[in-house]
Amino acid sequence: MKASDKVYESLRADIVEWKLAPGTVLGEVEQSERLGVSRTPVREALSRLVADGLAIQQRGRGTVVSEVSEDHVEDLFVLRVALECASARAAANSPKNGSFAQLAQRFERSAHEISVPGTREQYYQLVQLLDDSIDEAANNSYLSNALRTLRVHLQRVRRLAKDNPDRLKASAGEHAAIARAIASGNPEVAAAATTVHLHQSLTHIMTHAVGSERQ
Amino acid sequence: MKASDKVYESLRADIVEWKLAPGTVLGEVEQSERLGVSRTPVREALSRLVADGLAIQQRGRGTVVSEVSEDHVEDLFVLRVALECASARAAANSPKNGSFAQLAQRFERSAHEISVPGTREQYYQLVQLLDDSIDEAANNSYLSNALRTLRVHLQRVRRLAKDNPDRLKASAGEHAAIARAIASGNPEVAAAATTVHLHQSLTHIMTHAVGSERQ
DNA sequence: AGGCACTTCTGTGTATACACTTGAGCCATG
DNA sequence: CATGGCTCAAGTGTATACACAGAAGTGCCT
Repeated sequence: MKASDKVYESLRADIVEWKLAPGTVLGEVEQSERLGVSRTPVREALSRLVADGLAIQQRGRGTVVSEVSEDHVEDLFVLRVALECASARAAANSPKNGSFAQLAQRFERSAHEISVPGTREQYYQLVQLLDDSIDEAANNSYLSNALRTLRVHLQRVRRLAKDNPDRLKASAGEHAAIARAIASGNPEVAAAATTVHLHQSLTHIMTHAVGSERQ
Repeated sequence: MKASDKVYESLRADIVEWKLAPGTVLGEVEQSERLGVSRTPVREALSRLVADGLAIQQRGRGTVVSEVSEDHVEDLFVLRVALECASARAAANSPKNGSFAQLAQRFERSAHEISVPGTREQYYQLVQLLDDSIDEAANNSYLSNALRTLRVHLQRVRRLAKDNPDRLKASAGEHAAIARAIASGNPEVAAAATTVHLHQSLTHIMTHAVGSERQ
């Protein structure tokens, strides 16, 4: 793996995990010394971060980690609803949507087990599996690319709100509804279920977020 | 302006104008000599092109201009419908949608003048003005970013189909409908008008495209 | 004569040196 | 005392040199 890739992965992970807080200045020399590589791969990594929207280049001061505000979260979810609904529609229209019935069952089962300790990480993996399955069934590289960069931002926002068991249980049910709609090949229901889920998710973030963020 | 920016703009323009055909290998040394700069800014420009999806990095052979096929066009329009509908909805909900009534009038007027020679360039500028106005009214940076990269690809695809006066006249009417819906503050109508326009646009491309592309 | 291996060459990945822009601090002047 | 200009420093932008990997061509062996 290239050094620039390692730098990019490292910085991106640190940003989405809030180890590098918004407003942090990412100096090229500073980061190259910290990560033990020269400035060139650091520059390339910073360019990619700027392209992703995780950092912005300020004149003279260098690149700084971009801010995350409540307004941004709402804007982010407008885009998310648009993209994930389109993706769900495409997946429901796809001929290879056979695995979604099983996914729906797994979500329904996990809705009952969600209160058991240690199952949370497992649940997040299940969510990612559904996302990946929708992506694959939708089979649209442009959509996938847009969703990929969107999800990077979502990872960062997710840290704003603490998940609680009740929300996770409801979330599992909503995901099951999405999977069922796709399995039955009904694009409108799939899009509607996605809209419902994302609306609930945004509401939860906006009511459980502000004030107590920033670990 | 930075040298890397100039290189990026130059290469992007050449790609969307089909001066650099899909499959063309963009060697770092070759481009640095052609454009009179060192490899470093060329590398940065190529990275940005890859991030935009206009080029892909192949093992050993370097970066090549990405392909454009019919399937890609359909996929592109799935994403376009999702993004532009979301944008139109947001613009219709925005309080500062005052300029759209005037824009609608200008589109209705241009529908009559479209057959006059020399007005085509003027019409395209009007379309861009509408796009920019929607962007500004929607006031969503995530949406704007996604649309910006999308439109780069659209510029390239547009060269696949030749516009004719009839299509442009119909297009002007559809754009007027979008502007009117936004001006009246009706998000659902705005989204529907956008969907109609994009469907017609895609149909036109798919029927007037294949075989006679590649200048 | 064909296939495999070795060598060479082209091109990318990384490091480093140098120039230029910009920002901040200090001094001088109004 | 405040404001404007100058100087110095820090950091980015660009160029170039070097190292390494992959591909192609050629020669040798079977």
